[in-house]
Order: sequence, then C-alpha cells, then structure tokens
Amino acid sequence: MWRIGTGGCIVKKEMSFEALELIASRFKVLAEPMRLKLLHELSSGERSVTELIEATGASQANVSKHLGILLEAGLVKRRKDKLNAYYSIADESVFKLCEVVCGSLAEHLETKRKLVG
Amino acid sequence: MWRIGTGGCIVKKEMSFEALELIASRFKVLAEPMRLKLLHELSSGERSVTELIEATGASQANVSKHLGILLEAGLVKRRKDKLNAYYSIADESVFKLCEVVCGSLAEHLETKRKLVG
DNA sequence: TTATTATATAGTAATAAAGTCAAATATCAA
DNA sequence: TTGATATTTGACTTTATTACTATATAATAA
Repeated sequence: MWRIGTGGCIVKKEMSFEALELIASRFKVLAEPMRLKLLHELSSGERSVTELIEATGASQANVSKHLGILLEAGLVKRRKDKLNAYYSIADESVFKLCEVVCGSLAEHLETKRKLVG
Repeated sequence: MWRIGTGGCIVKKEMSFEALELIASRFKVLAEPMRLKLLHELSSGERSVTELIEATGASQANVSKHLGILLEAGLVKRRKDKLNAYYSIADESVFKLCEVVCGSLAEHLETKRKLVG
C-alpha cells in the first residue's frame, strides 16, 4: 500500500482483496492485549514459556496458544533447549507498529478529551 | 511502547494492561479486510457512502456499519451534505501502519517461500 | 522402565464480531 | 402532506475467538 505519505511509500491504484485479507490478518494477530503483552515482554530479550507465564499471569495453555499464533505469523521465533522452549522477537516491525498506534491513540484521546471534557 | 528501535522510539519498562487493550483495540479496527478496503478507497479522497458501496461491492448496511466503526475509532471523519454523508481520512497513521505491515509481510512470505519452496 | 518437568494440543463453553434483512431516521422535492 | 432517496440502526444468524480443563507429547532423571 497505499499512497504517498510520510515515509515515501508507494501509491497503488488497485489493491486485491487477497492482499487486504493478508494485511488484516497481520493486524488480527496484534489485536489481542495478551499477545501484545507477550511481545512487550520479549522486547527486552528471549524468554522461556515458564517465564512468560509468570510475567503475564495467564494460564500455561493460554500462553502456549498465543505464542503459537505469534510464531505462525512470524513475529516470534522459537528455540528448544532441553525441556524448555525459548521465544524471542523475529520481526521488529511490531514495535514500529505499536509506536505508530501509540502516537495516533494519544492524539485521538487528546482530541476526544477536548471535545467531551 | 516499546523499546529502542528503528525510529528512536521510547523504552517503557511497564505497560499497563489497559494501555495494551487500547492498542489492541486499534489493531482490531484494522483487522478487517473490508475496513481496509474502505480506507484504501478513501486514501484518494473523500467519498459518499453510495460511492463506497459501489467501490467495495458490500451491502449498504454493512458499509455503513464498518464506517461507523472507523468513525468511532477516529480513523475517518464524516461530513453531511444534503442527503449524503461523505467520509474521509482523519488519521493518516493508518497508511503508515499498512506500509509497515506490507513490508514485514513481504519479508515473511519471502522467508516462507524459501523454506517451503 | 517409571516419574517428573516443560510445553503443546484437543475439546468445549462463553463471548464477540460480521453480515443480512427490515425498519427507522433524515433530507429534500413535488 | 406524501413520496423518494440516502443513511443509520436494531434484531437476528452465523461464524470466530478466547480461555478453560484435561490430556498428550517430549525430554530428562532416577
């Protein structure tokens, strides 16, 4: 995508629905707070599943499932050592995305605050 | 968020779950291909609902509903003129987000292609 | 081998979201 | 006022997603 904008990105006249579905599915992966928490935790370095369970307070099965989703999406990578599985960030772009969202949200909330009071 | 990375963003040690939910909800808005299609359509300028119905091929009620979600999220703005409602982009950050996702996806798919064949 | 630990997966119930149809609202014209 | 057009909203159905529980797998130790 999408247009000439900040960062000099490319204009595309047509955008296939398949492409849009692909992009949407990436956003969907990031659309869960628990997965964001996992990514946030991993932002400071590799963690074992056990460590992530402790850090998030979520159940073991839940953490494992979310990690599977992040892995499938290519956002994290997995390393097995003895009994443990260690996860780490595989795609730094997630931080860029969150940064952009944070900026936009701050502005949006500020606007709303001004309007609503 | 989130860490020192490309673009010089801020490290935050702690990230409240509320903040993560807020970020996730923004991603959720973008996690539907039809909404992305609407945004893509609007990227070249203001459109009436009727025009968006034609452009997307979705039903009128469906388009209206998605537009409502985008509006609520502050991504688009609405202008009423006579019988028509005109929508336009209110938050250019969505294009930045899609640009980042596109870049990341291209890389991810390329990697997968190399591995799987 | 059996037991133990770490992780993943299957089945399931509750929740949420998308899409459809019909009805409601709003604006304008006759 | 009545009728037509543009858009929104509500009720409903279908489909997805989450999180839970229990079970399965995998690696190691005894």
